[in-house]
Amino acid sequence: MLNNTDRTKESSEMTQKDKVFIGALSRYIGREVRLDGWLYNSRPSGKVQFVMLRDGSGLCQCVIEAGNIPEELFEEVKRLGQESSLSVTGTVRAEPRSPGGVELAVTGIAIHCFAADYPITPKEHGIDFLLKNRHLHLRSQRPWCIGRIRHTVIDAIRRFFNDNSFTLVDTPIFTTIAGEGEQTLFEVDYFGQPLHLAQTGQLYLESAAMSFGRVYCFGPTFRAEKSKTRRHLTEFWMVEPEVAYIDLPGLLNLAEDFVFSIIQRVLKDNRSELETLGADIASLEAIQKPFVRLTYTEAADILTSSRTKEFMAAQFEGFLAQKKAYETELTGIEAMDAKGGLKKWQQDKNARRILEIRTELAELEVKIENNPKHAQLASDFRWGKDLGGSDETIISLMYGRPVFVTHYPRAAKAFYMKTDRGNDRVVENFDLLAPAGFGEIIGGSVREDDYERLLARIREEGYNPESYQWYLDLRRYGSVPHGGFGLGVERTVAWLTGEKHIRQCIAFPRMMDKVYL
RNA sequence: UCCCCGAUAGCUCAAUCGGUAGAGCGAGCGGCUGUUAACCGCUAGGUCCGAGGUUCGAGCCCUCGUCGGGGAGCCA
Repeated sequence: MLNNTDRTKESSEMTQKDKVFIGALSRYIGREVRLDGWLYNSRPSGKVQFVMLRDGSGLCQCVIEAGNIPEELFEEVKRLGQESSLSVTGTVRAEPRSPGGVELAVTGIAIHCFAADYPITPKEHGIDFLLKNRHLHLRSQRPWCIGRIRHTVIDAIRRFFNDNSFTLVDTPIFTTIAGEGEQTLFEVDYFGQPLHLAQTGQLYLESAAMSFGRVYCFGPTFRAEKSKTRRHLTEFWMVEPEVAYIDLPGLLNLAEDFVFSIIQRVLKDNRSELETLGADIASLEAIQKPFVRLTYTEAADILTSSRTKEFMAAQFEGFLAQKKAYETELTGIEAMDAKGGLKKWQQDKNARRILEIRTELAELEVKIENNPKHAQLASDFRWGKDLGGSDETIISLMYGRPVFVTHYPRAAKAFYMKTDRGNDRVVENFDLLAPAGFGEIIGGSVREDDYERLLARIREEGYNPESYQWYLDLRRYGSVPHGGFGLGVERTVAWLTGEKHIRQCIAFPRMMDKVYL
């Protein structure tokens, strides 16, 4: 074992080699480089060791042959635990047998920290365990891929607005007025004054839009909703553009261009991450403008139509067929196991597959159980109700593209939305439903710009007009048609990555009844 | 708030009818010069979530509790 002085000496020699990030390695074939990283996995094989090194930009297979480094060090590396930190030097070479097509022929190694008993192994783990170890779990492949895609999404968001003459305005987190319903506010004691955490920057943003014309805010949003579902967090990130002099069709076009630009950027920058995650790349590529545009009334008609009834029935049959297929496979595997004579690796493979099938079957059971309920909810749908989660899922599954739903009943929506002047039962709003049941990723509207109407709506909701004085002012001094929308970052990332649960789409999730780290 | 499911080795899970607690991974030791969640051999590792009850006997049955997962309602 090297003592610390030796290690320091060796490290300083190593720092003279050019440090390269794994993500850029293919440009250094034939060159001698240094990688700094962590041991992801290792496969010692007699006189050759294959060490998977992770450096934050990617994974690289490092091949260590006995004789190329001191024997003592070679033996030491064999005993390195997962997530030990080390620097390696060597020559980059193309190698088809290596995952990624490139590998490092190692000539030198410096060990920085021996890690032992790393809790997250390269096998399956339960979600509770992983979230308890979220500080380490972030190093694993799946969270890493999702984190990279989230980064691209956020960059694409900023790029889109900055390139389209929007001005960034940071709205406050401590707020004095509600935007989305006062029962879901987190209250904080602000030196004795009760304030609450922002549910939206919108009201402030409307003020700023009258100064800059086109503005956006981007930050965390807090909602104390009692929602324990895979689509909900109590703290999530939302980007909200707000535009002066715009109507509903203009907003839809803006949202469409915006979402489309995000998809294109992720497809361009994160193809390998999408592949690793098993995301539905073909479906993302197939998305073209224009998206589907439905009014709420049309959506309601669709839900209660025979077409939906048939759709749900066909879906039900599909689930049953799928279930049967899984059960047949399961029986087959069990018969194979019972017959005996299998190699150990075959038994392992079967055991893994059985686990997979059981998980799938459990999910199918839930779907089979829910399908008739959802079908019933849809066929019982009455004009005036808000669209439920299952209704949104049905609509989005019936089209392969994102779907806009516009003109919701006024009574089901927030006070600030503009009443349709041609039909005062509805407002000029819209939701954007992501395909494949990933739900609502955007909610937006044209804002009520008439002072008297807005005041009446505030009173109708039972809010105190005093608190909304400054907001009402915007309708007294140069009111114009304006509007905007909010896009939920985690829901968008969940959709693009195919991740079923939104809690995997943020580094440190805050859920209704559980905060881990 | 309501409904369903679960808790067994560090992790993921088995355990037939209520009858001696099991496997894989991980850990340790040994083997292997091209591995792909490598493979092969050996070793160690258990308060079966907690409390009570039924029984000759409980991981398994009953009651209560704790924690976790999924779903409903509500929402981005």
